Amino acid sequence: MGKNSVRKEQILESAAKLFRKKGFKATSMRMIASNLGLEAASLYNHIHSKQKILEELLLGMGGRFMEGMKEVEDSKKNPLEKLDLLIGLHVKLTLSYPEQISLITGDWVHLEEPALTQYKTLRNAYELKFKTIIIDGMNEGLIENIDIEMALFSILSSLHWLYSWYARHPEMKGSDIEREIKKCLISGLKKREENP
Amino acid sequence: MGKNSVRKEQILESAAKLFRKKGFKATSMRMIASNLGLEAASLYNHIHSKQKILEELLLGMGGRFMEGMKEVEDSKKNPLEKLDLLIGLHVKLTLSYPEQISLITGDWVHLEEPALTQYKTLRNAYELKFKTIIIDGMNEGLIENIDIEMALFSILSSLHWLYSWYARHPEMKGSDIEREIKKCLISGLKKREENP
DNA sequence: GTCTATAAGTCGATAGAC
DNA sequence: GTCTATCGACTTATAGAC
Repeated sequence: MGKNSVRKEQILESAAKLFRKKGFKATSMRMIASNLGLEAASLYNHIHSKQKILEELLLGMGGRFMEGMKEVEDSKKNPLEKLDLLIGLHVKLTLSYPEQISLITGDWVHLEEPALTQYKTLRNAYELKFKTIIIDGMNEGLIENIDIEMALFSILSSLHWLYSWYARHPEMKGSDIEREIKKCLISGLKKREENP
Repeated sequence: MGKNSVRKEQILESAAKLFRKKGFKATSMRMIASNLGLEAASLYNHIHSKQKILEELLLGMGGRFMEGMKEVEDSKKNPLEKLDLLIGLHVKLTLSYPEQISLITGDWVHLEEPALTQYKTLRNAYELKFKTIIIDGMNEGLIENIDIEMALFSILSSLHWLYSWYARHPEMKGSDIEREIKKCLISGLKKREENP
């Protein structure tokens, strides 16, 4: 980590922004270079191919999510509190890496083997850990008895699209975003009875 | 409606499936034709361009959502019941048009003017109607006091990604899907106190 | 209505001068 | 490390034979 040159970081950043706006296939090496005042050919002194840019961006995000998950697992809190921490993790990573996050929702399909399998394996492992926390919560009576796959999917799809919402509400603070999205995903929309 | 020839419907269907799997930009006219045992040039006897295929698919879905929304608005139920009906609408349209639905999450960005503005206008109008129902629910004390944009975004992102979940669980019945996703989005994951 | 042939452009990536 | 020039493959779309 951190041994990337300045130029390479600039290229990854330029690419991520364009991938987000246009998508991987609709973004050309010429566009990525043009944003940095370069010609397309110059990019190849710093990166091996367009494909490798996508791999670095996506596997980098995968690693960050797995690191965050490990911290949550080691926290020894109860499952509902762990769910709370996980939502915080997604919010934090979304605000820190908004462009890279957007690749998770769509452009990962353009990965080629073996990176594609590598990415899917990482994602499956993450989702399994997430699911385990939900199941623990049900067993302890903290979480409603809901179809587990549906609960997982429902949370993750909201969290994955948080970046597009944040792009339209840049004035909102991270802490406010975190509080409100937790209300939606954990407590639900329907009004709860006042406490007895 | 319904005045499309059989061939044209086949082309739209073939295109939708490929757009879903590969994305609009990564799908070529040759692939669309090949799935029907045709050469690419033959497609142009039935459709004007690749761009027009995307427009027909996306604006067609937009119309179906607006029709459904109108029925819900006219139903004279309370806001929480209307929310329930809207989730049912999304589930129904997802199961009926899984490929077309997938375009809503990503490939709409490849629409060109004036279709792009037309699509955005349709989507904004739909989201505004959706939001109005949530606000009514809050005013009537049926829905928790949550950031409205966040609540809207949270529900819609889960509903928009329902198709990808359904692709992995084709054995589940529509009625079961509807019941479980309503639990997630309306009641929330956190266990509620038993009724007094 | 489908075909072959092709126009006109863009793509990712490389070679080699400087 | 950046450039110009270029290759070969691929793209959407059209023209015209059948």
